[in-house]
Amino acid sequence: MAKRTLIADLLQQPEAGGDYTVAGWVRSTRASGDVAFIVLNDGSNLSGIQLVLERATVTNFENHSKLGTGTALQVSGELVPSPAAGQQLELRVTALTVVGESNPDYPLQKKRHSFEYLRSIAHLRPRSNTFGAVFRLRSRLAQAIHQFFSERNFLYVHTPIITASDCEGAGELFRVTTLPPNGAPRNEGGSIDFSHDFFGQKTGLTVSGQLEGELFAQSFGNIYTFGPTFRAENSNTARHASEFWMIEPEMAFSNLADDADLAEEFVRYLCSFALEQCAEDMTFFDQQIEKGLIERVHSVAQANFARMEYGDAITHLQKAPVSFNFPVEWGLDLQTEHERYLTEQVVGGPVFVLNYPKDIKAFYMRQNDDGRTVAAMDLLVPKVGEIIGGSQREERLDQLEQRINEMDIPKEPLWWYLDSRRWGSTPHAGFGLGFERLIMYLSGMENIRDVIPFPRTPRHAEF
RNA sequence: UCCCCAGUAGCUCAGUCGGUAGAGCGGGUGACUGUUAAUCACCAUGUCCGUGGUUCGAGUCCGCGCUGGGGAGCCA
Repeated sequence: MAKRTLIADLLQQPEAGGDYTVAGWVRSTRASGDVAFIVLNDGSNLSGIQLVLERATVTNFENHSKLGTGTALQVSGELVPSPAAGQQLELRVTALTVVGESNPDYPLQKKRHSFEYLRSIAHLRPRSNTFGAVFRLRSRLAQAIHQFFSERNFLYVHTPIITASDCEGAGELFRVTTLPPNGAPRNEGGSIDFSHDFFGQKTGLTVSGQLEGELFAQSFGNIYTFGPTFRAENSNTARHASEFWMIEPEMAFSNLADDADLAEEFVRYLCSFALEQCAEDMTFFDQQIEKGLIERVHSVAQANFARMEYGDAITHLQKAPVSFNFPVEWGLDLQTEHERYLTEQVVGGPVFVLNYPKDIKAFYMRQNDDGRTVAAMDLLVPKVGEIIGGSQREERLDQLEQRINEMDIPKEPLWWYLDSRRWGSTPHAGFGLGFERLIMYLSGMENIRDVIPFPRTPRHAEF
């Protein structure tokens, strides 16, 4: 097909003039006497471009002035200044080809639809304004994440998706098996004998790449993972999906303070990136999705993140002149309502809460000298609460084994993880960030199902 | 998994006291010399989520089920 110019690039032209070919899908058609206007969008930007069809210069004007929403078109014409308000430039069409027809059954009309309805047509919703903006932002952010770590010489490691370890206990595993649903080989006790399974053992989809990431940090220093993660939890909320993407950096020769420094730099970098590189889409979110979004993201990009000990956070909450639904007491985990109070009311901006009681945190977190806390951190931000969770890892073999025993975790499957503490063990730290939650935070979108192209949630794996 | 709410035209919704369905948008036809998810006129559109019940009569009341949404837990 003829070489086409992306509409986003076309509108970057410093001045009108010149002939161009563009191709995309019709968003709306407005006909008026001898002139018709078509808004054409090719996904490269939010606004698309206005095509002008004049009866005198376009063949088959009668039909072309009635093209329905969703029609795929390729058009050629001259880039001219627009005499009307609403756009600087427009394309005066000289040739038009209908590449793919549409019809009135097209489920996306030129009107506002509910997100629930659009979710039911996830194969078509990227052609809408909101989802076009969301998925452009998602793509740019993914690249920005790689850029951030690449600029700092972090090694990008692909940790396995199929795993035999459920060490973190981060959630229910999706089973991976080739055994027949009925008639799987059994042990004497009646349980399934996984030694006959494809991998010769019980396997599932990964719930985190962290443990493998730690191994690579012990070779390359600074590393990160960025890939899909799976949890078979029956969570029915706007913040959970069964399949989501996670970013997990890990740094050798580093402690909890270094970890928080990296997390702060990372979040501020991504906020600035979105504002600068996705300006048109961010303006759309600010106007249509969440009023004040740009100001909120801007303030985070500028802020120095506060740091607060868990114990101090508890004191703040106990002194709070509001009543919470959940109890506040040293030793209990913070609920969303507590997290939001801390970041929104106490601090008025992003805050790290540091050094949590060891009994509410994972086995691999480094035990502090006080004997009752571990070097864990959560980054809390206004509106959503926790956005990042991380820790300094326990690098001392004795303490790690002791904790594994205390928590009644099977040690044998972790032999390789423990080996990393046997030879050349180093203090190291890292964190995890859910990619979808980042997109929600930067776009103002409130449902995780609306920031991932084809969401997988309990009872849903369509498309 | 628990609690709450909802399901009516293609979409967004209204529907009073239980009396047999109605707006906008979208669609069709036409008008209009530059529109901005145009405007104006006319036209068409229904398994009222399913199922059982109460009733002379159910979109409306009740039971059960299904689906969706919100909140919580778990967490990222």
